[in-house]
Amino acid sequence: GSVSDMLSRPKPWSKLTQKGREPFIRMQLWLNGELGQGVLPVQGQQQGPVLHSMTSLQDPLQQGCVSSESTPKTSASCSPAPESPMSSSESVKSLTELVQQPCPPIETSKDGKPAEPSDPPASDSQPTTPLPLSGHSALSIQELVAMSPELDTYGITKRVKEVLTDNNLGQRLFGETILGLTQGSVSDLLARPKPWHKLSLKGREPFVRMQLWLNDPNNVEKLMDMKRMEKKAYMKRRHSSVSDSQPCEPPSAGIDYSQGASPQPQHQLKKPRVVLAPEEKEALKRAYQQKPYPSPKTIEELATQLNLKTSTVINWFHNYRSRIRRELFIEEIQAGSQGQAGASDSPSARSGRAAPSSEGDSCDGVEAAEGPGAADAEESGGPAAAAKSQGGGPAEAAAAAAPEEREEAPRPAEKAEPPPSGTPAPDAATDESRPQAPPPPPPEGPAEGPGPVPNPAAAAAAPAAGEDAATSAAPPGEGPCRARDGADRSSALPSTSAPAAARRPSSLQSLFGLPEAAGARDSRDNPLRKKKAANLNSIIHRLEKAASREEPIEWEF
DNA sequence: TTGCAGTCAATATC
DNA sequence: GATATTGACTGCAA
Repeated sequence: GSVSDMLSRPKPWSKLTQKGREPFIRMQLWLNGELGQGVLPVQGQQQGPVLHSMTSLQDPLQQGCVSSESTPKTSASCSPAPESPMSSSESVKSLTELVQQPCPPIETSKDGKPAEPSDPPASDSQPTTPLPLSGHSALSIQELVAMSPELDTYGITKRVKEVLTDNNLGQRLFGETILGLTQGSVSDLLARPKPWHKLSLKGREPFVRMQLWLNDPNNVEKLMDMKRMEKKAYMKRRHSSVSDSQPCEPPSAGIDYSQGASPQPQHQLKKPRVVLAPEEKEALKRAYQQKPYPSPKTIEELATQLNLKTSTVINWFHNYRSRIRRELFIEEIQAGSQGQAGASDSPSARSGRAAPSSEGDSCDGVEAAEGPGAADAEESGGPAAAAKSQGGGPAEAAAAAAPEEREEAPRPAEKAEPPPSGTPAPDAATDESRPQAPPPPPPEGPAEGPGPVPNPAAAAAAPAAGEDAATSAAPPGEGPCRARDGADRSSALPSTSAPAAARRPSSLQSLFGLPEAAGARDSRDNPLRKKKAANLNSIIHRLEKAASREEPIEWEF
């Protein structure tokens, strides 16, 4: 029944979960004659290229995986050709070739659906998108992403930044033209790239696009042209509007007030952007340090005390956790680039950035993140953290009240939160008992800590957090998440390298223009890594204790 | 439901 | 004017 269903209604690759992809990988292997009789352990291969789940077995021709030009070479998955099923390595090769040659835009198909040949090029269909990247066939970007070997996201962004600045090209232009992203996103991406292995398929897309762009010998010229055209258009518009003095917006022809779509654009229905006051942020950070995953009740209290909407508080926590995590990723990359450098070729490990300390980074999260964990500080003996925060506000007091928790919690970013104690009950109750994961340790030592910021808001927030902390002494209830995270971590932590990459045909690597210098990493930070490792061990140990669990947790680091 | 990844887009800052 | 920051939103997975 499952097979029937799968054959008749295959989901697009991008919509499949790892598990869901397994059957398709097996089928593809089977088609390629690479699957023996036994049950093939597909693990580890699930990161494989995008397979045209809908194609291979049924109607390859309708899969638009082959461009109208019918480029003979497309991914193996597309090759329905029973007679010539390309092996994955072959497909990779062809892919590479395609990628390397300047060509027509790669179609971007959201949903993993191949764009209809008839579909007009992104231009109008995709508001934000487009991408004029090179790619010979209509291979979807997703395919390229999936086929891509591990990319050195850091190196890529570094090179992109260089090219952009060297040629005086703006992020906005680059983002909108090449990546289909807005300026803000581009800025963020270039400044804080996540390591390849931490990215989802979607998240890898921009990096693949960047890599392809970098590989395009005419990349700069093309962008320059765009720039010129834009300028021209701008001048034209300006000119016409000036001469027409009377803005021609009434009819507002082309522009669709889509968003508001209100007949009266005047009425600004837009809600003003919320801007948190420094004190509010401070208070939230303190609360975060007490409890990175506040319960609804706590959130409610915080919102009340800070006079904010609960959704704002929730969003703030989400964003903060997420951004801190990213900061840590960078840190990880930097640290990792040294550690495993030699061993693995993980390009992502290679860091172009000599020693860009993440501290400098924007995310104030860093601050908090660094606070308690200071990883290394660590050991700095737990107390250190507590001591740090003894600035004085009530918040500090609260923090002091639950020093243990603060220190023992693993860095959220690392997702090293306490493992699920077997069965986490994600209910309110459990929530309260969630581990008070302390904010991630500050990479740079204890010096940090939430500075004492005596302010009403903070003071107000503190109590809630404190109370929460108090009630959350129980074992972690993060459950599944933790386990999962742990696992995730295991692969991530060691290094930013991905074994998968190693398995991939080297040709692909060259295709994507992977920097060969990957090996050149300095081991300057080894000590730091060691420290981190030690800290992690310590955290694990303490977590285990805290959770009063006898048995070793299933997660590993 | 909850948390997260990825983005957008308004603002702030340079 | 370009870039950085950040609150909010969407979609997805567990």
